[in-house]
Amino acid sequence: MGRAPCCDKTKVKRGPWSPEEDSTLIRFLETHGTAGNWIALPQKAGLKRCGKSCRLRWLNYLRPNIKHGNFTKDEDEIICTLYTQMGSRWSIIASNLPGRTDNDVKNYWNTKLKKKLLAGKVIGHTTTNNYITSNNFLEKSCNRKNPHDLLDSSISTTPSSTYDHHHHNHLLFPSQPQIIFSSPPPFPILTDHMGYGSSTVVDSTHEISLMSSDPTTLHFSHHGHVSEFSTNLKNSSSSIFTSSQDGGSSSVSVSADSSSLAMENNNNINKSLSGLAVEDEGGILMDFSFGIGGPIYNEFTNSTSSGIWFQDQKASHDIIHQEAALSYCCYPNLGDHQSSSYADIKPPPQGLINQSVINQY
DNA sequence: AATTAGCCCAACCGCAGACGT
DNA sequence: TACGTCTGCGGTTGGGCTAAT
Repeated sequence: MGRAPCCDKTKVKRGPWSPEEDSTLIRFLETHGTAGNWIALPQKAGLKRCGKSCRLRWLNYLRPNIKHGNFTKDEDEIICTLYTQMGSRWSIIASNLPGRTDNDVKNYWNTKLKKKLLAGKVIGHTTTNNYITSNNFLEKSCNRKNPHDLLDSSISTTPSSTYDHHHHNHLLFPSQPQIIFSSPPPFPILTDHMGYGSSTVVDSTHEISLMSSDPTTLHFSHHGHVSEFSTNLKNSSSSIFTSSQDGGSSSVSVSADSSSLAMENNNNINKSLSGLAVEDEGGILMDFSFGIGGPIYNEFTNSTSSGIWFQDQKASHDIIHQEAALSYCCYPNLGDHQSSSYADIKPPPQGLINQSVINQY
């Protein structure tokens, strides 16, 4: 048996709100507030509406400082970035856009932004963390003043051929977004641009690789520098949670003896997840995706494959068996904590990375 | 001018978690 | 602890508008 309906639908008005209803609701809320009970509100206010309908009308349309229409380029990028990192968590995404409602953002994404994105006209980028636990995550992310900050705030959509010229890479998608660095990054980073878009690896020598995460083909230009990453998993047991591209979440646990990693993925699409996590004195570098390591069940080809393309170039023959490469990265220094906030994340000291050897999951 | 197709977005629906008793 | 109620959320729907034919 399902739950009881919140109101008798035959006795309440439905459909578009009239200006009179709007003003009645506004007047009532300005005088009385919700009194903590939306269900009882319409009766008190003299509205023939369901409480949920009143709440929605207020939150999405009538409440002060709501912005409608005309999303700015900045807003586009914020939405894309956060959608990449956490999927359709519209309320959280909207909380980073003053004046925007989750409904607005959702509609905008579904009707316009997704298409823009597919056309390569706008991009999002992930920074080096995935801790979307706070509503002001983005603000923190964008305002980092740490000298180890990696990304110049400028993100370009100029054709990648220019990029190729500067960085001697084989670029795969002419319309791929670019991340422009103001200075060589102090350590390798991995980013993922969009769900099934491409990933970029930048290493300490400022080499940049692009990896396609096209579900049907996978190409990439360069991957060797990842082997310079760090290594010893010294932590006692720790867990790290992050989001995955389709809105599910993933967790990574380091075993007590630091000898192994366990990865778990609860997203709706991908049946397995594997990846790489390394640690040095500065923190843990994690990169995990359902395209790294193996075995990987490929829903698109209905097959299982394995291969570790992060190991070194020797493994390159396995690459064609991999599917979407979704890379996430963060530098938390978790210690024994079971959870972390953004404040815990800090980049490892410069120089340490290069002394280490790869530890491959 | 009439019709059709597609788009946009406000509103609705139902689920899940929080909260109170 | 169990249960019922309320709220918040994400997915979906459908009416109105506009562009295309």
